[in-house]
Amino acid sequence: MPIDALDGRLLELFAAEPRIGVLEASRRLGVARGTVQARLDRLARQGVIRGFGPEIDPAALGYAVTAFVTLQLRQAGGHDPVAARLAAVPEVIEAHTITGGGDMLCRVVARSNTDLQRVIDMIVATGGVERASTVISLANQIPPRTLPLVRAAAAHPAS
Amino acid sequence: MPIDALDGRLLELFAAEPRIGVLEASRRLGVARGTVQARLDRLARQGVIRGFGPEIDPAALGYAVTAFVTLQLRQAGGHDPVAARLAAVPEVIEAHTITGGGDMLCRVVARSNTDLQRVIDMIVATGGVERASTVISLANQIPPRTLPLVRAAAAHPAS
DNA sequence: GTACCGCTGTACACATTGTCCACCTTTTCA
DNA sequence: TGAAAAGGTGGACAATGTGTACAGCGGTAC
Repeated sequence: MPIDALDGRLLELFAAEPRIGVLEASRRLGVARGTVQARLDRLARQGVIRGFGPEIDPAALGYAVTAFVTLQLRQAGGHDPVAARLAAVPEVIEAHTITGGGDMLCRVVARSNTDLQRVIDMIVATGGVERASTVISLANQIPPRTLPLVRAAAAHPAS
Repeated sequence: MPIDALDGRLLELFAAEPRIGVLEASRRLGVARGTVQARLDRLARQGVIRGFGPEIDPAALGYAVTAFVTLQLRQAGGHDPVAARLAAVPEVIEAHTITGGGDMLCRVVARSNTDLQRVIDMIVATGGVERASTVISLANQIPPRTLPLVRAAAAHPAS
């Protein structure tokens, strides 16, 4: 059983107002400061909280275009070496190996549609990549979110 | 011109060690504390830093399976109402409208492959969704990252 | 040349952190 | 049934960091 209701409230509170600090959080939640500290430590130890790093918006950095690229790989060599080479392209924000027709799915960003062409060309030029098929994100209807999941996990005691 | 070299170092430092605080950051970077504070304020104002919320790992919450679902929608009604209904499903972590054969691309998580079936069923049952085609992530070869982008943006003065 | 902007270095009062402690309640287990 | 273990409470302490303000200084734009 990963998390309970108090963990859920704690995560929700810190997601809403990350700057508040342990003491203020304990006041808002109506528990002792030590409890909040212990919970945070545990959540971090369990890996539920991966960290408190700044969330950076690529769009604000000038990378306004997001696209998803499905790759077909040459069979020989496997996935890992290709992933390692893709990692050298800064615009490749994320990559998964996948089931289905494709072999890998990458999330990429670019400054513009013409810049996206450049990025895709770099990806296709990567050793081991056979071909790439791209879909462009027109709008981010649901921005990345994990809170609903936290609520579900907190409500739902065990699986 | 979004960010300069000092901004880049600042973001990199906070990404590596989010807990250090403004004073320690100013020591490490060899600049005045006020400068670090001013930079952070500006980056937040510009939207480059979206926030310092805790990064939550769905896998640690018991949601071990990640999948990408491409949706075909019924033409009538448009995307937004569908997105609003999808938002009610906690396991839908992200959604984009896209170019190409599909209409929307969703990132979803589930507790297991059988649980994924349940989630997909919920998505397909959503009003306006015609059909769904799913690919499962087998491995996350490149975890979500923005640092290389920050370096690129900092190095590369303007576009 | 002047005004503006950003960075520096410093100062102060205040709040928060990390860390300990003793005590209590609930759960676990022999 | 009884004892140990785990987790929460409320309090204390020193050390540190925060918010905020200030004057000075060097570039740059006009």
